[in-house]
Amino acid sequence: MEVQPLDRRVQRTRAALAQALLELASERPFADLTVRELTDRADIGYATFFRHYPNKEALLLDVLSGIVDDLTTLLEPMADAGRLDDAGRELFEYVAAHAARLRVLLAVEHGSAVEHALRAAVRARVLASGTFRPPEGVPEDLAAHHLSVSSLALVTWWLEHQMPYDARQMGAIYARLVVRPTRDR
Amino acid sequence: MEVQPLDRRVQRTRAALAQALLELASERPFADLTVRELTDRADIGYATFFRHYPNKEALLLDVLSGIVDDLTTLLEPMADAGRLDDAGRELFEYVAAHAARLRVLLAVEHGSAVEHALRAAVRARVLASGTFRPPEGVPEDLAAHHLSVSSLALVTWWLEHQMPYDARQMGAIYARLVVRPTRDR
Amino acid sequence: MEVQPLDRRVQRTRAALAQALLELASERPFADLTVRELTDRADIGYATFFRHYPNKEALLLDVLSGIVDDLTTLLEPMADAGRLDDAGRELFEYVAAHAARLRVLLAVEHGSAVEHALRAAVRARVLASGTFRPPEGVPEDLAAHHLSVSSLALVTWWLEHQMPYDARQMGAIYARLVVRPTRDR
Amino acid sequence: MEVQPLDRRVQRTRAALAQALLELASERPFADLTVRELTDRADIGYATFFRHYPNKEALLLDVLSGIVDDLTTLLEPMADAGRLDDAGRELFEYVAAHAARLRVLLAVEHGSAVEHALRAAVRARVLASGTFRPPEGVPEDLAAHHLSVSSLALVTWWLEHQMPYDARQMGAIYARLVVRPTRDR
DNA sequence: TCCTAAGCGAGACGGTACGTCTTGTCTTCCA
DNA sequence: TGGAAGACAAGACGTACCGTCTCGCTTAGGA
Repeated sequence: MEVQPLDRRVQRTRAALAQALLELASERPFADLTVRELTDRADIGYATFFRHYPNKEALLLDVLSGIVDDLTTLLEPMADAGRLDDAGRELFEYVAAHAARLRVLLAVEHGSAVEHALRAAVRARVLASGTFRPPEGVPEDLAAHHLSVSSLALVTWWLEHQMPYDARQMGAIYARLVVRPTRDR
Repeated sequence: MEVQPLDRRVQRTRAALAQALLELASERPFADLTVRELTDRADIGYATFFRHYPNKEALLLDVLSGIVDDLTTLLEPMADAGRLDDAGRELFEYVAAHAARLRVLLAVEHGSAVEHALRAAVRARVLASGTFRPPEGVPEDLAAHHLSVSSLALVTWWLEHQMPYDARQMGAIYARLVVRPTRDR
Repeated sequence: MEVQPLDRRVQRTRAALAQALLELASERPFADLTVRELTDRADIGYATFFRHYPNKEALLLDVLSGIVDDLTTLLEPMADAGRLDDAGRELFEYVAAHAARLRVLLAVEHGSAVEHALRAAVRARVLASGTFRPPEGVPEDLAAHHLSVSSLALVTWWLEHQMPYDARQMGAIYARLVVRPTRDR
Repeated sequence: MEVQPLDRRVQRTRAALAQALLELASERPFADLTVRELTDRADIGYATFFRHYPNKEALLLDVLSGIVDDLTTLLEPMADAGRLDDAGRELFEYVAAHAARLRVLLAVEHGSAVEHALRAAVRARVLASGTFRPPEGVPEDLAAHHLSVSSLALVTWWLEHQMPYDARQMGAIYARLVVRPTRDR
């Protein structure tokens, strides 16, 4: 809960680390990166890294946090009524706009902290929306789980295949494969 | 492709390692385990491990291989016609019968080698079945990806929540959420 | 060679550091102390330390300097004629009077900067006195070295053994073991 | 108390470390050396160092141990009867024969672990000899301390001044300055 | 029944990353 | 304007784990 603006140096240091992470993770699997590589690329001292993050996973989650917020916001309406195709299109437009960063983050060994955090956030948001009504006989919790996992799976597939369809098409597919089946009617 | 029967000692060693893996992975995340722990638990020499597997992931995949074959066989008919509820029920009955082992394997940090291998196998099988017909406008490859990811997600959810519904119910939910939407009609 | 009276704050800062050094060095070997500990104990800023001393050895030598002067003055007459026992007694009386501080300083891992500085000072003084006449066949430089080392060794032994004899007795022993053998007759 | 002959590899590794220590310590103060330098010079792995010694001081003491034994053996007769000049000459002949190694070891910041270990060993040996009789009024423990410190001081002085006198002369000086004064008559 | 090759336990080793610690510099902020 | 606060670079430390490598022992399983 850092409220007061951090020392400008601190911000610069963290920004450099975030940038280094994105660069390196787009070259090699995140799990392979070493703290030394990150600090060398960011041009900061090795020990300085640990003054900001306890380990590289913490850095990753920090870099992620903004994205997670955006994605959960975009996924929430999926639980809601009407305009499903529009909501789906908007989701994939957002993904396309942040493709570089998302590619890195979702490629982080499909699963692990990132996917887990994302899924939990999406699920919590969907369940909290109050408007999510899964079909008869399908438990709400299970439907939310399915929704979050499948949504990410589609996004990941799209990114990994160089976005072969446009956002509107993906929105329609998404509505058909994922969203509608989790809805009452 | 081991054809000639391996030395009995070799089999004993590998069995001990498999057992140690299952025990330890049910206590702590697989990623945290060390080769030393595995060999200590299996009561074999440290270096001996590397005479059998290049690393612990290889051991995991070996232990997995039977399961993977079974699961892909069970998931194949999902791409096929009729009796969807039956096929779904059979899938969850198999899962229930191998719950202990599957819990360990799927808990391996959702993703990683295991999930990747499983997904790839399922997808390959589904696509090779020749009977898989996704709905109009949904690419076959994407549908297969969605099918494999979602299937595993449901199985995982069920296991992690202590199987609160029976196999028949899960089969029905599965058919409704996952299988039917990926089919033409 | 600080001539003009230093800023009062500067003196306060240095006094606090000197005090912190004496306290900490009496608890743990000097070599183990860190600058951070000294500044914390002295309740001054970490960086402030380096505005006064380039490193902790410099602080030590500063704290020592008065003692070194006193000791060299007291040891000088050892090179001189008559009243050896008196001179010895006076040496040990001085040591007893400043036991606490000397204990700390001489305990600094027998050797190191402190002992070296002390020995050099004593030796220079003895050689400069002009009255030092070692026995036939014993080089003056070697005799002075022996005198300084042995003197400190006796003082150190006395302090470390809780001064089991009085200053007069020690003076006599000192004269017999150390001083007389380094003299002509 | 290693009785059974250590693995040949172990001996080779330790010998390489001992050699590296002697080389490096003759170039720069021991305290400045890093473990990395030692292992690089010895051409062994960094981590391997710690399989043999907990830190570089332990290595130093190990390298020392033989010397310590020799020196204490040579110093013991100083506490004993007649032929003092011969015993003294033998001591300095030994020192001359092992000058290179001793120079390194005694130069280790005059004091520290090395000097302390040496003094303690010499003292214990002298006191245990049973033939040591200091003069009236001089406590045995103090005399032994004085003997060990002064002996090392003379040896050190000799080595540091490029051995300007021969062993016979040093033996005589030694007897006069150090040994005889610590004896009854 | 022997003997020969393989599997194995033991453990030293090189290598690499980790997270911690300390030093001394430098900047910024405050009194 | 000078001292306190503390971020920072640099780099050593000792630990952990990995995968490789010998060295003997034992134990099949074929001669």
